Amino acid sequence: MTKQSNLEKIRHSLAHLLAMAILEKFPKAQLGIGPTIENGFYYDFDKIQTDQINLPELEKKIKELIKQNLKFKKESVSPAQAKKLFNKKPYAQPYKLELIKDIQKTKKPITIYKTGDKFIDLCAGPHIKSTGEIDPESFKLTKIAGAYWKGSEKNSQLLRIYGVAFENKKSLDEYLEKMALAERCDHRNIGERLGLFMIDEQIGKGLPLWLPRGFAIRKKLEDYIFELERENGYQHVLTPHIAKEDLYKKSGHLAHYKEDMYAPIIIDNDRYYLRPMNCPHHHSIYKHTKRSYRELPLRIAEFGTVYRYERSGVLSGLIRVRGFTQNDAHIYSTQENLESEIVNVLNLHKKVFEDFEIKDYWYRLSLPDFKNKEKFGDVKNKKIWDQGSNILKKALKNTGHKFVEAIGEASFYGPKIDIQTKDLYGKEDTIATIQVDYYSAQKFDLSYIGKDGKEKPPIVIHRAIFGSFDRFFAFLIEKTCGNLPLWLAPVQVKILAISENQDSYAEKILKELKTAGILAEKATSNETLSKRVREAQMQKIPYLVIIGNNEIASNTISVRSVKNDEGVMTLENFIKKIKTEIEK
RNA sequence: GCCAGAAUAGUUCAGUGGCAGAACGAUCGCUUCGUAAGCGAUAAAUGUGGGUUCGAUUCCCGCUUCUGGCUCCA
Repeated sequence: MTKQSNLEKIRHSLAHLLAMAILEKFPKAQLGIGPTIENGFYYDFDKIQTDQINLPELEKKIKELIKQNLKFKKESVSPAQAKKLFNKKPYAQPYKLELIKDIQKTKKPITIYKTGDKFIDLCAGPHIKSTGEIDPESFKLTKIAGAYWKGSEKNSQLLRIYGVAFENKKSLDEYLEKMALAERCDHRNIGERLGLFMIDEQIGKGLPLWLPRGFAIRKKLEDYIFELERENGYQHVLTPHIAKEDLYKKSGHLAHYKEDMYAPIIIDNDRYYLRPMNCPHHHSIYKHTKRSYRELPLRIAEFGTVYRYERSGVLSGLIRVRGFTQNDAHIYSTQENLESEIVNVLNLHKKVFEDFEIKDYWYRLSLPDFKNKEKFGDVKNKKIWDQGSNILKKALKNTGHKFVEAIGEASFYGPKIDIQTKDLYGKEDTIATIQVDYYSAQKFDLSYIGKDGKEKPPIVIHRAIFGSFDRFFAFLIEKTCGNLPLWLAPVQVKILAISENQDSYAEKILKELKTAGILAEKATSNETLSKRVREAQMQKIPYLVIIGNNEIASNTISVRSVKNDEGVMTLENFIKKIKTEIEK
């Protein structure tokens, strides 16, 4: 372990105390690992009775341990000593023994930590000096979950107990408060409150239905990106959502991706699959005619709806679904143009994120892990992968983007640049992706005629700026907590007449706003003005237009935005104001 | 898929082994109001299939769906 902050030491020490508390209650418990994580810590256990775990009770126990001011003592031990320590009959610690073996392989020294005189854990540390340094009110055990030993599904599943911990009670309370507030901006809650989308059990899990207001927003996203792509030389296409089995044999999806695909529809002896990706359809379009180097780079784009049979436990709102629409495109490029094309794509991403005022994102270079035979097993030509990885790396460097490398995160057909962000609760997610693919040309027999008159394989760039409309939409809703910028708002203006007496004037204003291309609605005057203002505010409608006798007399309107009272103005000026804001 | 928790009206929640309750929303009526909740009435629910029981929304089991993790992933 490298240098750690004091808070990390506290968190790690709390993990040890959690294990200690568990062992007191369940002497037969077997310990896995207990590291620190963002905001806290966890510890994995085996051989304990889940139904007997009571988190508040455990918390109490840990607080008692803290108050005993137990010392943390580090000791270096030989492998033999370590094995003996964790092989005490009758309750040996097999997981610790496995870890000792792993450490031996690395030839690193083995260290243990003693807490008080009862508890010993295999641990590199560092820790605080004694439990007295922990504020007993500064932590909270939060949840119980299952987790596979060493992160592999093939291993046994352990029981993981999570906790959050901070320097003091105040910071803990602030964190808990922040989480509670985050829930209010959760796209699932806002989606329900504002009537944006729904999911129906009868239709199927992970298959969202877009309601009128949600669709209004989505349509604007589509229009925005459609225009931008067209300006940047993309050609849009539309292709079917299903295809015959042979296509997916050829693409490698049935070999690598079958688990994530819906089972085939069998009809007239043919097997049709719902498509999990759009690439093969676009390759078919590429192949439709003979291509010349003059046509390249050829940029084929589609709002492509795909279906993936995601495992049931992973589905979540619009973030992880089984049917979604990608803002997809495939760029067929020559080797010479490849880097500049990737730079183009990177720049396009940058523009989009600027337009949406998205700042908290970072680039991840996702590379293959050749040890993972299942995913990258038929990769015979490592050189080609390296070539792809290097060109992505170079493009990132030359455009001055900082990035992190992630081994094993590549797609089965190539390395990629993923654009990562964090959700409300601090969880990492991909919102956009750029992939380099040297394989499809060969698999699909794609080619172009080069300057020299010879056939050559194109290199395919897969890219999705919005990732999927669904996820990007969710991300936007959460980022703005439902207060979308004016140009995206499904209802931009709500007109409130103070009483029915002003109804016809309100109607006239409504018509004129609509004619001006502004999304406006009129509220019925059956409720008090205050109530209608409140309702509109809760619906996150950017502008309210209020009309009473004063406005009629002066032929003006009274405007109120989410943030403040904009005062009285003429309709023309209001329309001008709105249009300027939308333009921006 | 696995681990843990949950499912009561359109929504958010309460409650009970013996007639299921509120708030908001909806509908209807009254009210016509100057910037975040006017008044009244009406309609509306125990996810689903089994079991235990005289009787189950409540207890038990299966399924479905949701939430949080793990693996996976746009």
